[in-house]
Amino acid sequence: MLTDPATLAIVDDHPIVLEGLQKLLNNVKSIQITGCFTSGMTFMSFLKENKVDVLLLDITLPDANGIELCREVKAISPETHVLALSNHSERSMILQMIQNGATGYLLKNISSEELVACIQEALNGMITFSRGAKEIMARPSISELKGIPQLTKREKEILQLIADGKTTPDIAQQLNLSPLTVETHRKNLIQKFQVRNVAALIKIAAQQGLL
Amino acid sequence: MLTDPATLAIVDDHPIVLEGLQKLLNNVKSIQITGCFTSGMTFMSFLKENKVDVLLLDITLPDANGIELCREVKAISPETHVLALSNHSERSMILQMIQNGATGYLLKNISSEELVACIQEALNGMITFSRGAKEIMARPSISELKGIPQLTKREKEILQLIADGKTTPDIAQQLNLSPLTVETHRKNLIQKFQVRNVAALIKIAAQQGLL
DNA sequence: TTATTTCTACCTGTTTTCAGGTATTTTTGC
DNA sequence: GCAAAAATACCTGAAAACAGGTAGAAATAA
Repeated sequence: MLTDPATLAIVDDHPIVLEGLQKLLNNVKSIQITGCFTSGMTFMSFLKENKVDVLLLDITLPDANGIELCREVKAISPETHVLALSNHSERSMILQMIQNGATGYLLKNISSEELVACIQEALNGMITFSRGAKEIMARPSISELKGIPQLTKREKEILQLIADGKTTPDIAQQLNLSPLTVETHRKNLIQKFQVRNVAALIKIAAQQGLL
Repeated sequence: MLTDPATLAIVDDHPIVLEGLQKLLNNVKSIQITGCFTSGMTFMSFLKENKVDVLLLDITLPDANGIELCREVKAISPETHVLALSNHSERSMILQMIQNGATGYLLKNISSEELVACIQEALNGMITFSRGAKEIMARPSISELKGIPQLTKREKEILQLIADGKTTPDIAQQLNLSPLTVETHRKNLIQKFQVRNVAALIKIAAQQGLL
């Protein structure tokens, strides 16, 4: 099959890494490196003028954080596949990147063959992880999962409404309850989650996937 | 290599699906089906007595929702790999399942060979997706990404503190600012996100991966 | 049928949040 | 250097949230 090679850009603040990746990927015919950048800003201005099929993004940058940069990239150019390239091996970080539009996550200890395979998979429109990242994703930390208080049906219901920005009077009316009752439930929620106010409550609930 | 076959359980409220999967997987020597259940409750009591290496979990159940069930399973038995099996093809749903401890997500249109391969990958301690799920994950909805207001450094900082349950006086003290200033930032955050109160603010921020 | 949990509702008083502004001083980008 | 953006700070008053209780009715499980 003869098609145009895919365009690839790299953002990494270590010039050594940049060179290494360049050398490595230059041998791959299906990929054409069209840009290397050491900061998020310079890449963003490049992206506005040029098509980029795949971006290898080191998420630890001096000027901006990788998560936001990833989102900005996808906002401007949804068809660009962002592959995070990082030493961060926390599951939550990987999840955040994916949540913010990354097509994959590669740990920096990745082998060159694996790297090419992952880029190829991204080009085919599939999410992809390096071996190490796959293993991390399969091992959720126990603390992430437990420690979720047992909520009653009513409490879950009210939690949702609170998260939607409804006030106590709103909720009371919607559920045909006394505002005082709603207040009680709200109080119980705060107590069960051991927090001071709804802000912290909603944060935990959201992070636990309850919303 | 001769090792004990891996134990596998299935939870699905459609008996037909249950039978189909059973028949399909009975031919696979490395896998032994040790239980089939049509409700979350019955499976949970089974799990307390028996080791389960892999659980195929239909996330649309009558009695409990799959997300919570998944978390409960992992809380009791972290070594059990939960593979969600579902028709739901929303990216957010897949993400939620992963966030809640699932080792993988399989769309129900999966082929039998792929199913076996995915189970194998889960047994090897790797996250795994069916082909369709991989494609969905690589295509974040634009609406998910954009529409995030531009926040200043200070606003981000204060947003974090609010999410941690800090009150305006707390934040003012911590940042050496007037409480009135903090109030202004708080107000601007609420306005930028177009919400009524912090509850809704934190929910959106969390869902956008800003926290 | 009990025991337990859940849901309901109430009270008081304090603190915090929110809505509606205005306005000066720094930073930052061009 | 200048314009724009960001950060700072202020004011008032109303609404909502929070702390710290108590307590009866209804549903559920043992």
